[in-house]
Amino acid sequence: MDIFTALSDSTRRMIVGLLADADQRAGDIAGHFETSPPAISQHLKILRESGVVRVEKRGRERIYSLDPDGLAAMEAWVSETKTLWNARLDRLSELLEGDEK
Amino acid sequence: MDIFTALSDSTRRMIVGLLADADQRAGDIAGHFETSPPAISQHLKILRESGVVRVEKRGRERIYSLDPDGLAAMEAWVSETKTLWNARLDRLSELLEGDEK
DNA sequence: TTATTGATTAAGTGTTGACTTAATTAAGTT
DNA sequence: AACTTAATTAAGTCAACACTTAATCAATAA
Repeated sequence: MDIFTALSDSTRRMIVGLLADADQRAGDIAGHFETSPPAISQHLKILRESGVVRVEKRGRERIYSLDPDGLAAMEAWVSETKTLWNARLDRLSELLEGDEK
Repeated sequence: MDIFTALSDSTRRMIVGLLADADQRAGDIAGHFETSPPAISQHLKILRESGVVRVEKRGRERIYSLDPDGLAAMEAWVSETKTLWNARLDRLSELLEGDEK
């Protein structure tokens, strides 16, 4: 699953928000939501596989942490889109200047 | 449909890319894809309703253009997440400095 | 006015996604 | 060893999505 689809779910975005603030055990994460632990576990799997989140085993617990680089693809897309848009605006204003002369 | 869901579809992201470069008629947009015009029209509706794209009627044609402000919500979320993350790092390094003293 | 063109809406289909409960795996505890 | 705890995987259900073809709507052309 690509990162855009992974982050299209609001529960997963909230999980990312929690982990941006502090590492958490799987159960702690689940504790913030009303949905069942298995559902959260499935969300965590998706976030893991799309590179947004990492796990570390500690005994029988799993500590989840954010991998901020995982957001890079989304950030890059937004920024490329805006760059394209600005290039377009630049072309447009050059055209208008040419008109004035 | 929220903007994250709207942009989770790769066809819709490509449409946004096209419109970042130049305004286009609905039919021109559809011409860039192999899917049928109705399918593209449905994508355009979603992009319109999530505020990423605007339409202007011209005769029987509809000219689509990007509304770059429409990307703000996604951009803001990414940036807030990174801000949170950095605050966390700051707290952590303060803690370490405290240790050293 | 009839026909054509550009685009959307309607209706139906197959797929993907999120959730549930039950079962399983693995690590501590008694 | 038997039990408990933390978490995940399995299996099944229901809703949301993306697509298709057919039908409709609106504007121009014949």
